[in-house]
Amino acid sequence: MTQTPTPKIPIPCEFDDLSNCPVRSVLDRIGDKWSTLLILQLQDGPKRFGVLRRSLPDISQRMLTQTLRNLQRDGLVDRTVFDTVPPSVEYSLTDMGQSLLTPIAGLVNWAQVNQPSIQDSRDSFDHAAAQIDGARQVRAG
Amino acid sequence: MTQTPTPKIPIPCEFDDLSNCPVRSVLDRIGDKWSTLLILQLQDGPKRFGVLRRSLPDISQRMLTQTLRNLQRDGLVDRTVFDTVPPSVEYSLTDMGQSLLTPIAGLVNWAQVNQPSIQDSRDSFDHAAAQIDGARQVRAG
DNA sequence: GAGGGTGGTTACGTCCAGGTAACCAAAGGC
DNA sequence: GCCTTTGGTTACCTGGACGTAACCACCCTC
Repeated sequence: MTQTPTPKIPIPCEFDDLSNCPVRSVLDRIGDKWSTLLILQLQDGPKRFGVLRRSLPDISQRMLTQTLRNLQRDGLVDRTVFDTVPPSVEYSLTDMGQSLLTPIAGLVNWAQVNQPSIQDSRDSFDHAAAQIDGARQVRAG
Repeated sequence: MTQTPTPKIPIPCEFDDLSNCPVRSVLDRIGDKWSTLLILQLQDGPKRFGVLRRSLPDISQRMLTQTLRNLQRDGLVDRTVFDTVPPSVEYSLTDMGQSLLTPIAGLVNWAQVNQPSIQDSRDSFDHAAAQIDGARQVRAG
């Protein structure tokens, strides 16, 4: 009943070289603060630097530049400079970037479906922890 | 041709409260150093603390405890204490934890498929950057 | 009574992701 | 001459993730 319905995932890297594990490098990008949000912002077409900045009011200019550079370096995002004045720059997903949308969608969907359960679990865990902590206070006092 | 084949992913959170965005909380867990590896270690059955530690030689005891606690708090992992002596503790995936294997598998698979392209892209990006940097050195010198 | 094997916790130090703010060039408006 | 807008870069600082090492209780064996 609680048997895994998923085919076994091979452990993606040897542990003696987890520093250059390919899966880790992807997870690191997915896991950083802004990459995923930027990829989602670009999913329906190219956007200019300023538009992205205004779409994500909390991102600093520095992090926007840096995150876009990393995505470009990984080949997930294209950067096009238009020779206007002042110069305008457009960012868009590459084909590989587009293809990353599928697994991201799986994750986003899972997160949205399970978010209530996770929240419940956290609440009851914290509640139980507080109980135990209270008991310890009593014993110590 | 380069049109997105994926149905549009709704932006998963409002940006005025990205601190308690459900998707972010999942990505933070996925993105941390050990959670994913532990989930993969547990995919084919319960394992004891010591077994997990020996499976991941690079993890410190502190991080193993901490990561397992977080996974337990989120309801992804069950912790069972056996009243033997010395006490032994077994960790296993909950049903929700099992269900997370599917999106993780998507990501792992994507990473493995695209890893060569990413590496190529990084190499040529870094090569180009070195070129530009070299040119700047010449101008400055 | 010293040492080993359970599964932890705690104090402490380090390192880096990320935020803040100042600065840049070029051209246009006034 | 000064301010604005474009898309950056740079120096500096902080918070938190993570690692290291010591310590704990428990009971066993030797």
